[in-house]
Amino acid sequence: MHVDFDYFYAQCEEIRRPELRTRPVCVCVYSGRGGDSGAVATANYAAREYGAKSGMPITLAKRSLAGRDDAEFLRVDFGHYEEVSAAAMSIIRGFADTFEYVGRDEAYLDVTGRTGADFGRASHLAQQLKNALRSRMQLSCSVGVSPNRLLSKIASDYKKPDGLTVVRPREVEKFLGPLPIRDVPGIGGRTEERLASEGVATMEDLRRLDIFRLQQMFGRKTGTYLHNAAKGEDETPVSESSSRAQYSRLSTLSRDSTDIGFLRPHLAEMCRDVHGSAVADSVMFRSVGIHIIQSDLSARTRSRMLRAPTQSLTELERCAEALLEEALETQESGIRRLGVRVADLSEMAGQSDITSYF
DNA sequence: GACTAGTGTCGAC
DNA sequence: TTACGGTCGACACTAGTC
Repeated sequence: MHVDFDYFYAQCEEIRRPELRTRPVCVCVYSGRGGDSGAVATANYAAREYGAKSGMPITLAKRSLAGRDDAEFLRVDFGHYEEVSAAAMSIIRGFADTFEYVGRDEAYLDVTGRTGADFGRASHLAQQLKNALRSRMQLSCSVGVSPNRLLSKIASDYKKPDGLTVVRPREVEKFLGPLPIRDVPGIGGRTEERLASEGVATMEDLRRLDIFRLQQMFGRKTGTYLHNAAKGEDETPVSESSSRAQYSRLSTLSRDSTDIGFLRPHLAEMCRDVHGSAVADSVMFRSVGIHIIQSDLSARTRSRMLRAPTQSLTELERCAEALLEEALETQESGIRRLGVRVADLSEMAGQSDITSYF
């Protein structure tokens, strides 16, 4: 089973301010460059009717909603959404044999045991879960029930908002066939384009494409994944989430620049931030990287492995700065956004969680 | 050929 | 007419080493 909260951030705002329910709402990430520079994180359905959607520049969303003087453009409040999410997740957890947290607004549940693999009972359980979230938190969600993770994910997205879609094993081919390939998680704009050049638009088309051709086009793993997805096959089990593999910070600069004097303090601040997160989780890192988004929004990255895992802020700063200086030697356009990342994580000796031994 | 490191791309939310 | 966030994961590709 896959549970997905509808237009989550905007719904959180509606819950705490019910008068917003009938009005277009866009929850925005402002870049700090002043004015309306930034992007929409989530829009409610009233706003979507006018074309506003997540990922869209705020200025463009405002233009789409120019005709609605009751439209609200709110700044994201991640702390609040985190609280709502935690409360909702603790309710959902009670409905699962195994619960897997995916992000603030979605989760997978294995309910095979408690339903005896009966889809009628699973469907009933999903409805109970929806009712519980609705009555206890006024939260609406969409749920997909199917034989595996992939199909459940596609199914939860099939009918939104407030949807419940059940795909029984014998219905898989009929359900999947007519769907556009874009509905498959992992297929974005680029992959869609490349498959279109092979005459593939729907899942049924994808099913007809040879696995060797897919592997030739996308590599071994991705090719195999697409081949299986077309048949609705996925054997990945639902499992309690594993720990993170990286920590990163990325921020938009107040102006584009290639001046190390201007960039250095920003880099240092992000290093301190990333370092703080790693320390809080008692992990050491061995890989340090920087991320540069240029004026034209294209990206560059530089990374380096340290000699040994560390938790030293000085070492992190020194390495990040060296990477930045290196990158600047060949940097032709201005830098718009700058980021720092640490990866190749290991737990601090003696502080690891006992569960990690199993 | 197996492995590691580094870079870049794509995608989800 | 243009416009544009932040965090994370997966993996392809290439080069170097053994």
